[in-house]
Amino acid sequence: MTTVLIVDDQPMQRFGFRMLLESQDDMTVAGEAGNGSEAIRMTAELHPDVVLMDIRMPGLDGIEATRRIVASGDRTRVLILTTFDLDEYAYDGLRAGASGFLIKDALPEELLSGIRAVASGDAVVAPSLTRRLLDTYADHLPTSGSSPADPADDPRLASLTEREREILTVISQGWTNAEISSRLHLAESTVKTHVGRILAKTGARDRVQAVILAYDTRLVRPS
Amino acid sequence: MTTVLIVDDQPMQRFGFRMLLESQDDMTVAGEAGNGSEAIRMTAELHPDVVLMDIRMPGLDGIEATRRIVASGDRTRVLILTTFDLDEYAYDGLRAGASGFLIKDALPEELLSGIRAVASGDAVVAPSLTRRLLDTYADHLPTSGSSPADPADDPRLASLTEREREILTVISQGWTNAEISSRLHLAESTVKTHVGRILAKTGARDRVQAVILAYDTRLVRPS
DNA sequence: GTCGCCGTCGTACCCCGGTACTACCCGCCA
DNA sequence: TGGCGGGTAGTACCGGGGTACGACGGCGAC
Repeated sequence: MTTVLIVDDQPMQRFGFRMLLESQDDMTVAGEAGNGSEAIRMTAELHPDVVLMDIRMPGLDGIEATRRIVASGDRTRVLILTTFDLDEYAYDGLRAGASGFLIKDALPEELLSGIRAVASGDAVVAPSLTRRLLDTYADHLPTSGSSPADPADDPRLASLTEREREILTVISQGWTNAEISSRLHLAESTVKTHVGRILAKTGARDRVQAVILAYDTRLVRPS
Repeated sequence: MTTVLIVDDQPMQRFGFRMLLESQDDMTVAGEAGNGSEAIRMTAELHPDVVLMDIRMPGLDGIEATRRIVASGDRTRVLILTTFDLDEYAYDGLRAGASGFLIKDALPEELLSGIRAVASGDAVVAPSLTRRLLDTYADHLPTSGSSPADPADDPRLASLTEREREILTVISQGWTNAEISSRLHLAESTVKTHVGRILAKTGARDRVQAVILAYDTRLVRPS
């Protein structure tokens, strides 16, 4: 069950969100706040999974509230929701640590799937903003083609097959065996076989040591 | 009416996409291609609004096909769809000029709304990748100009005590709970208490994700 | 042809890791 | 004086991870 705190200064807006969320059987509204200060206090008290945060509010605004909630170290994720997609606050919100940025005229299903994504640790950005972000940063994305040393050439990984290196990569992204099996369309027993062979070949004792090896060989890199 | 070209080497996969798209009254399938070369040729001929592009294909792969389609100057947008949300594919695809990157296990509604967003000139990125993009680039968004933060004060570790950071460090060196207890002269139950608190505070699901976080925050570095 | 490697899948078993709770001691401070 | 955060420790439970098997189809090398 995903718990959501609704933060908006307009009661009618909050009501609409509450109706939408309560209509879902995997979500529940933990509470409502009308400004940033209330949002911070209620988050500390209720520990909701997701805070649905409006930006423009009297008193403490949504950006600053987001910053403090994120800095609190709580597991709560903040999803910013605003009326204007050209809002100059979008970048500020993301920089403040928000897990997402959506526009209020999004379809209800889009909002719901956004909340679910954020609750599970992922992030969402409104398509119109994504376009601008990509236009700005596409040229600066990390390149995989021109990396100097090929991890495959590292003697510690040399005996791994291509498939095994793939498995090790996703292990190093924190996936469980069950997740690997489902996302790669394999049986869990197959995943376990791969993992076992990776450990045997590399000398790692468990998947934690395998992850460390993946970093050391630059098979994966810190983000 | 949005016209879509389906590019995938697996006929059954194409069939599934076709069924889904044709069930929508604002979309139609312009054609199907089984590899990158076909995709380029058919795009030049049919001028679809959106190309649904698989990455892994025999012959010319989806990345290179995307690059050429975008370079052709056509108005066609490319939405990359893959089973694998590995970073290198994603970055390459976006750098090649794709308007989006989704994972095949996305919900049908998510795929459809992604196609509509791309057709209208916006862009979409899978939530799991968006999270990583934000983690990487949030500090470099416009109007930032902030200095590189002190790794020890990373917000994701801010709530950890000194002792907990110490425990996280040795976890990230591959030690088991038993080894930590013996080498630090603690009871194993104490170690478990620390580990549990670290996971709760950081939001990591297990020690593997905690290790990844330790690398990402530069608490530890690849050797 | 057949041998071996690779990728896939299955069963059975055991142990470590993680959770949930409680508990005690210490230093700090309002 | 009491409360609070931090570090330590214990018990009990259970699920996932890792091990040890065996098995089979595809495929390239010899």
